[in-house]
Amino acid sequence: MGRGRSEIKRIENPTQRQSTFYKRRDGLFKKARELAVLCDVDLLLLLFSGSGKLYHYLSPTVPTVKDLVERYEAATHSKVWADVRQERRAELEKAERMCELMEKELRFMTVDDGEQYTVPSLELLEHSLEAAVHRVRSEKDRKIGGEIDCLQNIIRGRHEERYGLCDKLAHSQAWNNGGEGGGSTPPSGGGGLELKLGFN
Amino acid sequence: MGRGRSEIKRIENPTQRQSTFYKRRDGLFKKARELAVLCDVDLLLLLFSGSGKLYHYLSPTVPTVKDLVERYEAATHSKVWADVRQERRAELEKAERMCELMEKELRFMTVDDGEQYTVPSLELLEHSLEAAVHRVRSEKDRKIGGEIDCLQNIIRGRHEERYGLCDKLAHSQAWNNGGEGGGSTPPSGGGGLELKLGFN
DNA sequence: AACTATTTATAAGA
DNA sequence: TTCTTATAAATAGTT
Repeated sequence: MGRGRSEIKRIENPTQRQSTFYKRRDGLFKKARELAVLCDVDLLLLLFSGSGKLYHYLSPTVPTVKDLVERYEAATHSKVWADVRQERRAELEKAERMCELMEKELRFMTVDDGEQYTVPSLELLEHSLEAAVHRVRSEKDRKIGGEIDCLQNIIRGRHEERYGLCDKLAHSQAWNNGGEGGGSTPPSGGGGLELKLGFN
Repeated sequence: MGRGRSEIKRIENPTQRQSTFYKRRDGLFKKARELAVLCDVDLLLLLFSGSGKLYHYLSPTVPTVKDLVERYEAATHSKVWADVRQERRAELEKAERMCELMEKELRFMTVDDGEQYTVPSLELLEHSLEAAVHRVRSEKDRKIGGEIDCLQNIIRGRHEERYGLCDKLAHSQAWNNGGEGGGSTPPSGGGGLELKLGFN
């Protein structure tokens, strides 16, 4: 368009760049609006000029920027959400297993002869439980922290993936995700008190 | 442009609307990319077609959609992601508080005189702890279950929202999410054993 | 900002 | 959808 050449690369001359920016920005916003109106499209156009100035357009059918962005999140990360649910479920089951274990320890005391255990052995129970609590807590911390990291990794991965797709010139790039990690703690089935309490 | 009319209003003929959508969508994305490259602009173009399909473009200078949106949020005010993190943090802190509570109960035994408590009083401790474990577990279940429900509600809400938007004939519908709930469990500062262990 | 010579985008038609 | 083509629009270079 226009008289001159059409190569699309950064315009080095700042004056010319600025001038082109104004013209094309107006054109872009106009076209965005037209598309939204003509074709019944919900759209957000959000841009920061080189000088950091913000401009945006939101189609009249969308209440807020936030709404559309959340819809985007829902659309792109639905899989991620499913993963989160899965992890949650696993986390719950693990916590439950741990609690059951602790319960058993306590019940052991009650159901069997209450006189049979002296204070020292109860002290042992106590310490074991304390260790277990520590363990539950740090496990929980690690788990939640790890989950946040994992989400961020996944999101980052998605973006890299998209770059690969958008950049039609460079065909077929490899994008992969990695990064998982978790220790499993199967319940220890034991016989004696020491074994039964062997959390640490 | 093109042979015919130029009026900008919704195209009623669905076939024509669809055709126009493809052409103009491509044009818009092309122009968005050109502006980004030529003029050093950070931009996000995010759109949902009338049929609910997502298309978007993010200029190569921007790492993620999230980044640009956060910048937008900063430039205006509100927040999107901050909320999520906040919730996570709150969840973690609550779990931590609970664990600390249990720890305190156990430590009470250790730090004070171990000989001072007889088996009956230890039985009391035992029952209290058992109750505490139950409580922690059900609290955990409830919490996680509730969060899953909440997520599902949000997802459901999004779908309804989209339907509402697609169905342009029925303007302005109200869609809201509700559903939070949690009991707080402040540490009970007490004197005697019974008080300190007063979970139930 | 305005003005054109040109290049682009695209509405219709196939 | 996809292509072709006549035309309307956008805009680069210039004033």
